[in-house]
Amino acid sequence: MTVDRIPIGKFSDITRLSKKALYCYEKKGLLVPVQKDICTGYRYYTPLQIEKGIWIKALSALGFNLDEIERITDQDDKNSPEISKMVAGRLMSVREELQRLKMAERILSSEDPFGELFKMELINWSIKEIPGLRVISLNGNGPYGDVVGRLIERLCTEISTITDSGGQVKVTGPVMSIYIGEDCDETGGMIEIALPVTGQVTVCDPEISLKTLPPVKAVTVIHKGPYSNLGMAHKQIYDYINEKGLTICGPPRELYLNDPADIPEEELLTEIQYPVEG
Amino acid sequence: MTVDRIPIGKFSDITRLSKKALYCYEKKGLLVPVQKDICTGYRYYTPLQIEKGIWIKALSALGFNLDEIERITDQDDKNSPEISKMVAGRLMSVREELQRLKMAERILSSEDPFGELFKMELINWSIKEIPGLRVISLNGNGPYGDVVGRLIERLCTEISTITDSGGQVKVTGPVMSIYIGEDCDETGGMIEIALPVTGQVTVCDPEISLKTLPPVKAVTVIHKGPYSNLGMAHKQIYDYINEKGLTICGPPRELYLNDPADIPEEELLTEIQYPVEG
DNA sequence: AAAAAACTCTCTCCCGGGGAAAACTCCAAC
DNA sequence: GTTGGAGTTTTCCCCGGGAGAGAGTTTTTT
Repeated sequence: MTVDRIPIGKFSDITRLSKKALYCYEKKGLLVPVQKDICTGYRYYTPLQIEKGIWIKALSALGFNLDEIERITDQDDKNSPEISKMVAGRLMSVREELQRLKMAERILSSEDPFGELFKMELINWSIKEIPGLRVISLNGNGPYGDVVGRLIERLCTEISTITDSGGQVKVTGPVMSIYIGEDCDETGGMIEIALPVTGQVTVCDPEISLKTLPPVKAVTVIHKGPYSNLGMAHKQIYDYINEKGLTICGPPRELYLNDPADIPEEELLTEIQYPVEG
Repeated sequence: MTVDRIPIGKFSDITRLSKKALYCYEKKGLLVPVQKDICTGYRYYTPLQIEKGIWIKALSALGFNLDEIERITDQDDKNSPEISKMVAGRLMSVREELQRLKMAERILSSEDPFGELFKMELINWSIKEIPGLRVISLNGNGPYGDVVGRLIERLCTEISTITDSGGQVKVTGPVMSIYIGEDCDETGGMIEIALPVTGQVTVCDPEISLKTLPPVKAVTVIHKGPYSNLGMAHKQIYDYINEKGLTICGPPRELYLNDPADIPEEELLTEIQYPVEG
């Protein structure tokens, strides 16, 4: 008495799977209509297939991909270790997604979403592998505002004399500073300014040395705005790292991505790197 | 002193946008490298483009699509009504996503995820437009277990006599029951059994009538398992509808998707429909 | 200066469908 | 029996990239 030959539209209504999805599942062999009219190509499903359809629908609502869904529906023993592993994996991804979305919700519902977004772009923190860098560098100590500028200037004059003298020397990255002092705070401390280079470098200035910074894994964040705000940014990153249970394993670095001579303060970009264990 | 001609790899490192994404943004005109070597095709970016890259990254982390991102980054006034509308829309979608993911998390982290999933498949509730249905129907009153079976049998014999008599009559859907009594509870009540038909139907049995059920909008859920569990399912749906603030505007229906004669109790599928206003 | 390493180019296929077009088929009513 | 409307078929392009191939370039080292 029940209908035994369900065309795709009705089947789609019942299972709430779109026709498109059904075509797709057929192509993958996941849910193949029992009968397909040879001349017209019409597909016909049976009531027995409804349950599988619902399984597919439910599992994909949980975020499994079609491959996983196939493995789950094929297996009778839903407690097999393979399936448990898949469930555990899915749970992890779902939790990560939740984190991300909660963050997004917080930002979107704040007074000034874009301000919030850019004030400190912690949302897009990430852990990068940073290769070893061959640099020329120079140490200094004092209040950052004063000392950094002077050191950078010295490095620049040095590098221009080197390049002028005809060697195959090249600058390969932006100027960076490294906070090597134990006692660095917002005001000042021991600092190293470095400039990545390649080629046969011969330094003249006796205080400038050629060295290779060790490769590290680091949490990196890009900061936009005047250098005077960097202190706040460091605090936030520091707290964030601790909160995440990571361990800092080296002095933090700053990369000055654009040039304060060309660009208004508000537009300055600085990449902050905190080496962490991993 | 900073590098002014950034090849794609370095640019990708800095902005944490993948090369693939960068190719894609270029094709869409969203972020086009300032320079492209005509013979080699190599792309070069400038430090000025880093900020835009970061905007794109941040906005897409919030879930905006590339089209929206383009509109946002093009517009200087981040408080324009257009942008506020986009933010509001995004916030809504994010909240919906959050709902879904929380549900998924609850299920995946439960003892028996798949049992939980299928015991009552409320996750996949949906609101359907149900067209008007021409049916033959029959009323009855009493404990469901008894009365439904008998009524269905009567309908079936009737329909077979009609079809046997040669008319162009066809059954176009599964048997359904409609709980028309005010006082329906788990045990029994006034009930109508209906069978969708087409063609020139002439009923013999005087208690059987030919009528058209009104088209409705309904919350629908598919239940798997013995009919004796349907009562619980109804309760849950009822609560769910009230929780969502919807208003029930007609008697609930059940569609018996497969045949208890063919199939073990545990596999029976029933679609429950609650008409709601909308 | 030559060789090696690292980088980049374009191309195609994949995910899981959504949307639309053009042609065909079915079915219910007249 | 005819016919109109609803249903179905295929094909193609879209999202926002990820993965990988094969060939060409640039950079770095020796």
